[in-house]
Amino acid sequence: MPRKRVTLADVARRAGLSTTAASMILNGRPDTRLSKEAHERVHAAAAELGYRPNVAARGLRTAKTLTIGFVSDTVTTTRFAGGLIKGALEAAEEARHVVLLAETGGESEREAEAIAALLDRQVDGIVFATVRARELFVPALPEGVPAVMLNATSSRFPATVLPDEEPGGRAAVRLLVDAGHSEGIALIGQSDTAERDVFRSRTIARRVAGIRGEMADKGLGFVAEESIWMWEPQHGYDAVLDLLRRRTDVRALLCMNDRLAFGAYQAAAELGLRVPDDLSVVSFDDDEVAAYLRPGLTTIGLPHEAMGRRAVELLLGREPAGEELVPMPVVERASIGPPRGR
Amino acid sequence: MPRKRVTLADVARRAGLSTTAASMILNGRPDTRLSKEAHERVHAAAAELGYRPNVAARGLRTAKTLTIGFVSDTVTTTRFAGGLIKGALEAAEEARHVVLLAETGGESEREAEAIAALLDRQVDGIVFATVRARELFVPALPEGVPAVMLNATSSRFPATVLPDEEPGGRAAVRLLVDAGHSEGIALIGQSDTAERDVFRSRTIARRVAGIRGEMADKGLGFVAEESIWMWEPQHGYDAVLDLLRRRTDVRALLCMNDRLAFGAYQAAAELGLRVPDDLSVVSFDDDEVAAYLRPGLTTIGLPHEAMGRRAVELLLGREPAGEELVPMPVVERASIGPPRGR
DNA sequence: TGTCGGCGCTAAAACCTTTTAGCACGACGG
DNA sequence: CCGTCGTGCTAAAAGGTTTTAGCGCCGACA
Repeated sequence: MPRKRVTLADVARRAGLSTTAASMILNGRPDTRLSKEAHERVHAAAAELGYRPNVAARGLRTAKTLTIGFVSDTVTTTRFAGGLIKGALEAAEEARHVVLLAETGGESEREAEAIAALLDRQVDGIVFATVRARELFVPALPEGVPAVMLNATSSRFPATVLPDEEPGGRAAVRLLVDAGHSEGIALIGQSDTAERDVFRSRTIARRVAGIRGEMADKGLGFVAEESIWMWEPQHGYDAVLDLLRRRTDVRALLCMNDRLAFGAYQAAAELGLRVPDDLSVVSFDDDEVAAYLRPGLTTIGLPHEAMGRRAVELLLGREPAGEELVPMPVVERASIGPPRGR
Repeated sequence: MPRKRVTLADVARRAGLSTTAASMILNGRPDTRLSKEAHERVHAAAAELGYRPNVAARGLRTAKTLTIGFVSDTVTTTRFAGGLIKGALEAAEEARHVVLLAETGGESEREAEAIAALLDRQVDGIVFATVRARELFVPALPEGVPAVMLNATSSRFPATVLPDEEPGGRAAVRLLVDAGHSEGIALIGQSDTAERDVFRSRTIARRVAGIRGEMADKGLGFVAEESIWMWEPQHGYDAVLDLLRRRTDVRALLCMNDRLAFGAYQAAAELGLRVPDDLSVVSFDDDEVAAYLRPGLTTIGLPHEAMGRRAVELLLGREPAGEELVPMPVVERASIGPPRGR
């Protein structure tokens, strides 16, 4: 490796031209009238010396750093944020951008710190992501710095990328109906009567609306609705175990997420019920565990990677901002079967 | 938000001093002999204007950007990298640094691209991480740019952070022995006879050495060793199901990772065996699923977060480089019990 | 009497790039 | 012969910071 980084001046010197000329040629400015051979000499010199422009110096002049900031509340819990980040990273890479990562842990003080740190580095834009879709209060940014919300919303920034939950909810119901279920379907994790007027999140509300809408369209109703606050396996286990002991007419479970479904599997096993023979299960997220379960869990996936990608495309593109809904994929595995007596 | 960013010149002007003076005062240079009141005026002006130094411009002069690069092969598979990144992020934040993330997917071409992109942004150092600990071929970096390997090794860079696998392996064995197991212990995922001379990774080799060392010290041997290539639930399930059908004297499973243990749980359930009454299980990683299983899986954790943190501390500190081993925590849950007949 | 160092500060260079303004020169139209 | 235009290129400024070199004055010291 060279001792010193080679600079534009080095290239220009070697080509026998001014740095201005070298700059213009390397940046392919259209209106210039430098000679053919000047072009050749500069390109040759740059190649021979292995010249790479200093992005920091360029940024100083142009106020563009080819760098975007990604601030999320949590990067680690589950691998949710991982998918968002991966998609963002890929889209950024394609646009020859690079991403600065910052984590806030949900604390607004750290968030302010993080934003300032990013701004100090002259980022070209910022995407704000949350792991559980929610309204985020984001301080104003200096003008000229665009922002897009990822799996979150903000009154300040209209550009938003969210999963398209309503059709997702409908799809889940349809999977059960198409398999022949019409009675004995229980909803796990959400109960309108128990949670009336409680705010979970905008996206969850839409998911529920989709589910109820599709049930209504088919003229169906749930045989039971279990309200669960924390959507973790333990609570899914408790609630489903209780439910299945109380009622013997439950044939299918519509779980609000995969971790609840995970607990439901455990409860079913406890009672000697087989999935999907005795009990069909469908849920949401396409979490890592969904593939590990046996039989594999059929689920409506959260399209994290696509969302992350879309967010930076929106940030970098000059499209008018708005709410963008990314379709949720149906991931069919083996947890749904035809209804059977028990 | 202000229309234009306030610059050092603005502060100096308002304080009635030169930018030089303002710079010296704000940076707290020790040898300077500017007056007390000059200090006050400058600090007051900076505070009133909300001045923040332009890190890019400063970096141009000082060749320090308070930015470090984090290049990993995969950011998303499992949430492994997530822990590494989180630790790194926290340590960086404490040192007022910020991290530039790049992903290579393991392809050396993308890696070279990523490194160049980071270097173009004048990062102060780079940490190279892999998800599965392995030797990484890293191209030379320009001098003055330090690097540390995280969960990976490189012949070029001696600074390395790895989990301390040998004691980890010993601890796993000790957990079983302390619970009273001496016979009927099976090793799942690794078989020396089947995999002689096969290279998995440096860390896995040490884990195995620890396991065998401790077994030998206690005068014990495995009742069976199942070689498994892909450490995924499906394969754990297949191997353990087969094993438990073949032999009825297996009382404890030492699994090479939590996903294999997950499969083992499923196999045990299939055969009507209860964990830990009929079968004790211990494994490695403290993966997310370990807490979801019932009973909770006792496991030797991979200290990802501490490793990530240590890596940037090493990168930023001026300590002499070497191999640093981070202790693996014993995470006791409920999957180990006293041996019992079957 | 000459020199030296301390004082409190500043002008200018340096970092690397892009952008603006313009130079010298020849050709060409009127 | 004068003005204009096109050609191929460069000097210099700009962007925001840090660093180096030094200025003008005064008191102390040899």
